Amino acid sequence: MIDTIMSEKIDDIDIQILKHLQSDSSQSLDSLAQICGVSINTCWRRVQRLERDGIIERRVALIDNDKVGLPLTVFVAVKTDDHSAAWAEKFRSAVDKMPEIVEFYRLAGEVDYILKIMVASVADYDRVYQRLITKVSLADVSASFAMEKLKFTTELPLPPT
Amino acid sequence: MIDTIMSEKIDDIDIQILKHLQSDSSQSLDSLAQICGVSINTCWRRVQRLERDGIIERRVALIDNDKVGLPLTVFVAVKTDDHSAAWAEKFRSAVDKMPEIVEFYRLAGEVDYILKIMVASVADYDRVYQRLITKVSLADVSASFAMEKLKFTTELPLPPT
DNA sequence: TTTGAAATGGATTCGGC
DNA sequence: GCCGAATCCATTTCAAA
Repeated sequence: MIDTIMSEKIDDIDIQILKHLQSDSSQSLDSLAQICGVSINTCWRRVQRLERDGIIERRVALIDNDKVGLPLTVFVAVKTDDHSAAWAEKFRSAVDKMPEIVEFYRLAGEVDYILKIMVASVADYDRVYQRLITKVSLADVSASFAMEKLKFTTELPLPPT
Repeated sequence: MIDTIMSEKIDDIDIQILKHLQSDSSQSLDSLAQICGVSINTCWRRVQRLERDGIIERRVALIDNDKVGLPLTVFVAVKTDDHSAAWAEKFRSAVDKMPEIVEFYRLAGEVDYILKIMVASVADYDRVYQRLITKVSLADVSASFAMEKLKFTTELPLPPT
């Protein structure tokens, strides 16, 4: 049982539903209900609630990046010397508008930010990089190119039920 | 138009379908077909083909990590002094079995590997770390804790059609 | 107030043009 | 690529606990 910020609780059945939907959201309510040992109706109501409460954020199709010509993943570590809120907001806004940047976190420690960028080629990465540094000034940028994707999942480590 | 490894081509209509499904896979075929300007039937057959060819890898529900008690994201940079294939396979296999490790890449350059780990707390991260280093020996491990998730998307930057 | 069985109506699937 | 029938499935309703 997970205790959320909201007054709502997530019980074991919810966790089972979430586990299955985060692994495969294309299965029918019917099979989901059977796996979770509840009626279709109960299952439907719980899924509705999980969606309404934003526990299920969205349902998406995951696309093979290699097959659509985006084989290169780059991790970019950024340090800044400008720690003002205005600069941070400018950076955030610039990144937001760049679809090649798929992940973006502010970190504690040595490195201030990390970006994950998906592109077609090193040349393509350079174009993204150039575009970014014209929008916002970065003190130090260090790119690491991924040679091999060994694991990628959107499935969160939910507790065993 | 994207030229894939396979003999199959992805045309502008496919790209439109992919764009919409990677943003929201819950919409009906009907609305998808209308947006893409094709008949339901054509749309359905294209989606089938995209799934059969593995361009659409899977359909999943994305879950709010904060709301299920997993607010902490940690990026871990790993260096190794053992560059044998056997060691690499042992590492890969260990990571594969740990659901808290949601992403894992081999990198070019200074750092050999990067891991993205999602956990409930710093103490929880430490348990994952301890478990990992008992399974495989790592020369140097450096963890960076995410203070703020500024952007996360599974949507790939597909070309404008 | 919650639950599940059954009905409805809409969406999906797939053969044939 | 399009039509349309058959099927499947999400959602609503309703009755019972």
